[in-house]
Amino acid sequence: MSCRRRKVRVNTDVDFDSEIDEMSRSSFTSEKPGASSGPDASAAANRRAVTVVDVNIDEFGAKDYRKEMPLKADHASRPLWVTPDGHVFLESFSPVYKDAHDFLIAIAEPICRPELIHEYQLTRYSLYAAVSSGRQTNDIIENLDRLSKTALPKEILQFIELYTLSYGKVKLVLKHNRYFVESRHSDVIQKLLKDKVIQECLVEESAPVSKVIETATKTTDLFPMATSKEEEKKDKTSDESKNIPEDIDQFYEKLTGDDEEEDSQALKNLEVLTFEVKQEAIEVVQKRCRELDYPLLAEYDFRHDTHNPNMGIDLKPATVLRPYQEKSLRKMFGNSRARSGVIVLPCGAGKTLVGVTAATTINKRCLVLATSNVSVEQWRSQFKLWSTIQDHQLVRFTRESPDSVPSGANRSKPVVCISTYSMVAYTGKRTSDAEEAMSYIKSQEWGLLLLDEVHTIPAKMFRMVLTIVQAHCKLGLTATLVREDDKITDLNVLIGPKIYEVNWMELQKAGHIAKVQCAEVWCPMTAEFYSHYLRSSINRRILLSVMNPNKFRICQYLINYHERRNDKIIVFSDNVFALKSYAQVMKKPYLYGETSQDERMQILQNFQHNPRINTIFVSKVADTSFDLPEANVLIQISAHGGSRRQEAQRLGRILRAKKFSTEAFNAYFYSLVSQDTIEMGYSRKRQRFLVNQGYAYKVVNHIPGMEKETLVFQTKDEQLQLLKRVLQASDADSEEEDVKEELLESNRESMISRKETSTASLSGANSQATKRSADERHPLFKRFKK
DNA sequence: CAGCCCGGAA
DNA sequence: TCCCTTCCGGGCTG
Repeated sequence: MSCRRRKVRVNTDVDFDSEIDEMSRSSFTSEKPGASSGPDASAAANRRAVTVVDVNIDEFGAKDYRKEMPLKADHASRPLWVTPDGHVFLESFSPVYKDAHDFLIAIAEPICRPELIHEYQLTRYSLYAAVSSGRQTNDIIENLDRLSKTALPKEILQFIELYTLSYGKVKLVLKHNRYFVESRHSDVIQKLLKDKVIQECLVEESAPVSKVIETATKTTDLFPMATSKEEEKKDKTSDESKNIPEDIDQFYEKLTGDDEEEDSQALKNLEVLTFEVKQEAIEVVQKRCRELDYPLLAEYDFRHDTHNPNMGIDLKPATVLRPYQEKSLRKMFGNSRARSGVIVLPCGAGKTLVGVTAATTINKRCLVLATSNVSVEQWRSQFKLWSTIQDHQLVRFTRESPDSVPSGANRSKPVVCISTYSMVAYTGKRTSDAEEAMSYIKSQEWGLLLLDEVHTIPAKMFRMVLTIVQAHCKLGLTATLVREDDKITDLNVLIGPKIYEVNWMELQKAGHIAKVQCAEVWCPMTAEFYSHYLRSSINRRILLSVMNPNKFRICQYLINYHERRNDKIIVFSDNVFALKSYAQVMKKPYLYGETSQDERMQILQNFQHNPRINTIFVSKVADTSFDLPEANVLIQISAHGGSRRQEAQRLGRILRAKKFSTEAFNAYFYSLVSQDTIEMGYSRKRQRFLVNQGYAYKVVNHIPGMEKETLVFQTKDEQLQLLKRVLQASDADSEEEDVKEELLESNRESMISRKETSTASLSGANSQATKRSADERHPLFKRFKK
């Protein structure tokens, strides 16, 4: 079938618009998609300039731009395609890849980065971030044009101009304890000053416009380059550079240079126009400026902040940053001020060190918010490990560790305070100590608010912390900037633009994180399980898929295989019933939410140090809430639906594996999926994030050598017994009698297998048998209690 | 909007 | 001191 020639409306704004709508849906702002009024209306109308373009579309919907976008004569040596709808494709094998990549990552959103062709997209936020880090409309267009294989589509030129002209031009700066709206563009300042809402927020005594001359310190003073530019150049002039078009070659300097030289010469000569706004009206001003399409960038001129005392801590001399850590920080402190935003680094890539360095650089009081207690402890130890901080300067605000907050005369002494989101956002009654601590946190002007796992911030209670805490600069850290709802773009408004992002594959290539082989292992359902599966309700289907005897067998085979290789294995199961069943059958220690702190420690200690304990089973508690010892094999038997974040975070658990290996991979991630069940769909969905990062999942549907091993559930009888147990466990409609019996039976069983587990795992790896009372109930049966 | 499981606070 | 219970919230699904 040949391509049909169709006249289609290539609306350059299709993607951009849907993205704008996504933004407006955010429940945080009261802006509604259709409720544009005043200045908004005309701006919106401008945006919808639809152009009609002839383009070939094949039967799969792929667009053929050959006719509309002729290639440049020397296209082969240019690495980019830019399509009218804002997608940018980059050849990763190009000799100028590195520069093109650095440039693209600054102006566009990475979508998908497999081995050869990387896809990016220009969005309003990516351009907003680009401008905010000092790039200008002309720079962006010129560079993009130089790197592109074709002339830039005019839609793209319009789009870039539209968003770079209005975004990132106005800053909110806290200077000498007063808030200023600041811009180098007088027309913008004038426009804002004419707005009625903003007029209300002005500080009356001050003249509406005052002029300030800027003296910017060079960023390179803060974070000297690890490799000098000369060396970098040398690298490039090797091998393939003959093929590079002259204009790109000449532009090297600029491409690599403008990261550091934020303020171009033209801008430096412009005076900075400012007006002061009332502190209590900050939020109103921010909201209004957003409505006027001039969102405020929050910047903190910490070097000239005399009101808040310095902490006087520094990094230890021995602390060395990795190149990408330095780079992310250089972006954050680009113009010798602290810029608010989000830094995205893969798990195990040293996010904490970036946070600690940011804190020591700003050197003012710093509030760190993490997701759990364990995380709080980690931050504390990392602060002590890398910085010269004293014990008394480090305050924890959690239930377990009630370090007293500074009081009285000490109240003004700057400290690093570490707490959790839920602690700060908690709305219920508190103990008097906690009340005291909260009033301290509320009363302080924090120099830096460090938000660990910042992707959780859009949750409706967690985002409250941003209004509770007064902070001059907000830095969000995360490995997985994804959510399954549509609130991830809220971060642009709540925190700031994405400052820097590192590709997982790049770090893997550089040897900073383990090389992981990902496999999706297909486990055929047994006939009996599948026939019940087909007749069951959704909840039971999930359980049947997880408890599939073939999955048991494959799991056991993999465990045996890797234990023989002296690997350390973590098995994840979201479903607690399955978790227990598997662990008990395989006689391995297991750990989940109800496991007490002591037992957790014991199990983890054993896993780490006891050579006999090489496999542990964990539930989703292990996703975030504690530090797992190093492991290099991960087996996933059940997961939380289609959560991309969970999949990525779990993979992160084995990225620290440093075990020497001459093989291509030094870590293994198996996801066991029951064939032809709902697990297949979820699995596909879960993998999207990692696949976009460049990971390739190998589908395995037959494991050679499995027949030779003696594995569990070999006979039909055993399988039917398992089936019976599963059916009982998931039977919510059974009669009272049945339930009671089932409870009794389950208790008996669990006690027996407990005993086996504890004797099997020697040295007390599993002390649950002694600690739990006999009438423990499986959570599945909780609903029958009363 | 409820259901599930988990974590945190009291 | 440790444990248990209650409540609330996040994240994801259907």
